[in-house]
Amino acid sequence: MPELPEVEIVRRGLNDVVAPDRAIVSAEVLLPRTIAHPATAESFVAGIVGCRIKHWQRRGKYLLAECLAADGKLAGWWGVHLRMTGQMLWVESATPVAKHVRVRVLLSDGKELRFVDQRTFGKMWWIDASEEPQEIISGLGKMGLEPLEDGFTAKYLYHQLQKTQRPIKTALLDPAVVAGLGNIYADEVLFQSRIHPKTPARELTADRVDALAAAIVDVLQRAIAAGGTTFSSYTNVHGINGNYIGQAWVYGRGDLPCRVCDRPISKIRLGGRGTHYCDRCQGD
DNA sequence: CGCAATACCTGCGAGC
DNA sequence: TGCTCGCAGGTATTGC
Repeated sequence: MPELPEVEIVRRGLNDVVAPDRAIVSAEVLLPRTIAHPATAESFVAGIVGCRIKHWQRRGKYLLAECLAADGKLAGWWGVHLRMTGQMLWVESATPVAKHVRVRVLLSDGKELRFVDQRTFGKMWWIDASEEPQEIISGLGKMGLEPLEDGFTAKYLYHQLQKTQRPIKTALLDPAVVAGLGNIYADEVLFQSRIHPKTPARELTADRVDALAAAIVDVLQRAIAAGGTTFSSYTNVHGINGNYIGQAWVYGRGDLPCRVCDRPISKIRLGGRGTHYCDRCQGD
């Protein structure tokens, strides 16, 4: 479900609702394998209870809350990855506990951060202040640049793409190349930059990569502005859908007419992922 | 080493 | 109506 724009919307929503003067009074793990670290759900709960959340950060698709102890010092970080179907919801703690609720984190004012995850791929971490998040969460260590931050340039992207022969679609899904881009937006940025998804990454010319880098920034910014996609299980912290997918050029539009040239959109599998493109607008 | 395949799950829609 | 099959937004691991 969630890619960078959706996770960014969730991050902003979390920062709107959490306040450092609210302590975590209890936590309950309904599905223990959601907890990736420490080794047991009990130690996760022990770490997080008593903390106050200072603010939420995002790195790629990972969410990280900086958590303070009662004395105001850093206690550790609460890491969350929504994977395919995870949702972080801000609810009254009296709200009935539905079928797919995996973790509940109760705050001192009767509110609750509730992790709901149908497919159970989502993960959480408690990282003590004595540890480093990038060492505990392996995915953080090898992550490439954030596409919406200053260092992300066409030059950077070109350099990354020169390293591999993989199809450009596959390369774009590698977090070491671009942090946070997922299957929907990879298809969308390739359409917008008129690049065929099977093109070997290394063969893209510098000006094609210029167009690609610009499309990545443009598509992600516009998706955030639209509140993320409407796709199935994605919602913000209040359970509300976004609006971006209504504007998709190719994703989910297999056999439908291209919005530019009317030719039916092709759908293939590439690197095991559904891939959508227009073979007229994007060559073939 | 780079890369493809697979594993992790549940649910839904399509087709029979 | 009810079955089976294929597929779904991500990432870690395995093995070629």
